[in-house]
Amino acid sequence: MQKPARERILDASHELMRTIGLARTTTKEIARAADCSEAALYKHFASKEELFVAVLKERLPELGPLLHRLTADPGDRSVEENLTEIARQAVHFYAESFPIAASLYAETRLKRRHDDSMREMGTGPHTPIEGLDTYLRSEREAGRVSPGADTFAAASLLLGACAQRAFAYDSTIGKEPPQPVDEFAAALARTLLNGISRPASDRSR
Amino acid sequence: MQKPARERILDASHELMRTIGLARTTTKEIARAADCSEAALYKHFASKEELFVAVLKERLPELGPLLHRLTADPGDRSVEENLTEIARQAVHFYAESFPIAASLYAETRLKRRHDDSMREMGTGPHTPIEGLDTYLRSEREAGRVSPGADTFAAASLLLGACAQRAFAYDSTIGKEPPQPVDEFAAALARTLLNGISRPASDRSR
DNA sequence: CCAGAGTGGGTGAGCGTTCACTCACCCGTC
DNA sequence: GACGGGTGAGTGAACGCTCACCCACTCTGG
Repeated sequence: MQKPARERILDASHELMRTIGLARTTTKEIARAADCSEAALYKHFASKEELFVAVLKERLPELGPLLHRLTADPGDRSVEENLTEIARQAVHFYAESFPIAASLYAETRLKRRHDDSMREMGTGPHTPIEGLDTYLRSEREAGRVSPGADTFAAASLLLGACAQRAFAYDSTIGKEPPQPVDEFAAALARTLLNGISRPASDRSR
Repeated sequence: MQKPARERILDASHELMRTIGLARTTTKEIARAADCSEAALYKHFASKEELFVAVLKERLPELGPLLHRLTADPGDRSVEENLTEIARQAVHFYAESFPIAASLYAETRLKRRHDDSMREMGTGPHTPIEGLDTYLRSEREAGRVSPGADTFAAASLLLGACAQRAFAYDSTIGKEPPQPVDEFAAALARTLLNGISRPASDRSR
C-alpha cells in the first residue's frame, strides 16, 4: 500500500466524479478504485456527503494565488501579457473544476452544504472575478488602464469567457477545440483591452 | 384534469429538476407532481432517461432566434444598444437553463445522450456564441465595428460573462445580486465596445 | 342499429436491483 | 490489553420499471 487510505479515497472520489459523474460515483465504486472496503470509507468519513464535501474542499484547484500575486506585484510585464497569462490559467482552472462544480446542481442539498462551507471560508465562485477586479483597479490606479474603465465588467468578461469555454466546447470531445488555449487567451486579452468599436478617428470612412 | 398528461409530466419534471435537482427527481416524485401514477409515465416515455431528454429538448429556452433576427436586420439601433439587449436576454437565458444543463455533469451517460441529440439537431451550447459571432461579423462588414475586431473573442467575452453570472452568484441567494441585470448588461456592452486600455492619445499623461 | 373487438390512457401492487450504511469481528502496534 | 485501521456479510430503504388489469371510447360487420 502506498499513500494513506484517506488520501487514496479522496483521490479516487475526485477521479470518479470527474469521469463518470457525481450520481454514478457510488460507495462501492469509490472503494474499488481506492482499493479498500466500503466499510473503510466510514472509518475516515462520517457519510458519503461529508466525503464529497472534503473532496470539494481539498481537491479543487484555486485561482486566487495568481491573482493576488499580480495585484501585489504587477511585475514588468505589460497589462496585455498579464491578462493573457490570467486567461490561460483561468481556462485550465475552469476546465478542471467546472465539471465537478456543475454536477452539484444535480444534488441541491449537497450544493447547499458546499455553498455554506464556502461562505464560511469567505470564498466561492465569485472570488476569482473579485480578485481580477482588484488587480485591474490597481492597474487603473497605476495609470496602465483607462481611467473610465469598468473593472468589474472587464473582470466578468474575461473570466466568463474562460469558464464558458469549459462547458460550451466539451460536448465536442473528440474533435479538436475551436482554438488552441494560448491563442484563445491572447485573443481575449487583446479584444478586452482594445474594444471592438470603430475608432473615433475612423468614423469618416 | 386540465392539460394532457404528457404536458403535465414534462412540466412537473422540468420544475423538479430546477428545484430539487436531477438526482432527487425520481419517478415517484414526478408522478406525484404531475398528479398521475408512476406507471403512467411509462405510457408516454420509454424510460426515465428518455423523459429527461424530452424535457431538455422541449422545455429549455433558446437564444438563437434573437441573434438571427439581429443578424438578418440590425435595425436602426446602435451596436451598443443591440449588444446590451443581447446581454440582457442572455443573462435571463442562462439563469434559466444553466442549473439544469449543469446538472447533466452528474450523469455523464445522460449528458452524452443529450449531447448526441443536440448534435443531430445541429445545435449545442456553442451555438449562441457562433450566432453572436455571425452578428458581429455582419456589423463589421457594415462598418459599425472595427475592421480589426476579433468577433469570436468578442462573442465569447460577452456571452461568457452572462453565463458566468448565472452560477457565480446563485450561491448568494437571499442577498441581492451585485448589480441589477440592466446595469450589468449595459456595462458589459460598453466595456466590450470601448476596451479598457488607456487611449493612445492619452499615453503622454 | 348495435354487440363486441380493439385501442389509448390509466391504475395498484410488487418485482429485482442497487444504494448508503452498520455490525461483529480481526490484527498489528504501543 | 486498548486501540486505530481494516474487513465480509449483511440491512432496510429507495429506486426504475413491469405486470395484470381497468375503463371509456371508436370502429366495424351482421
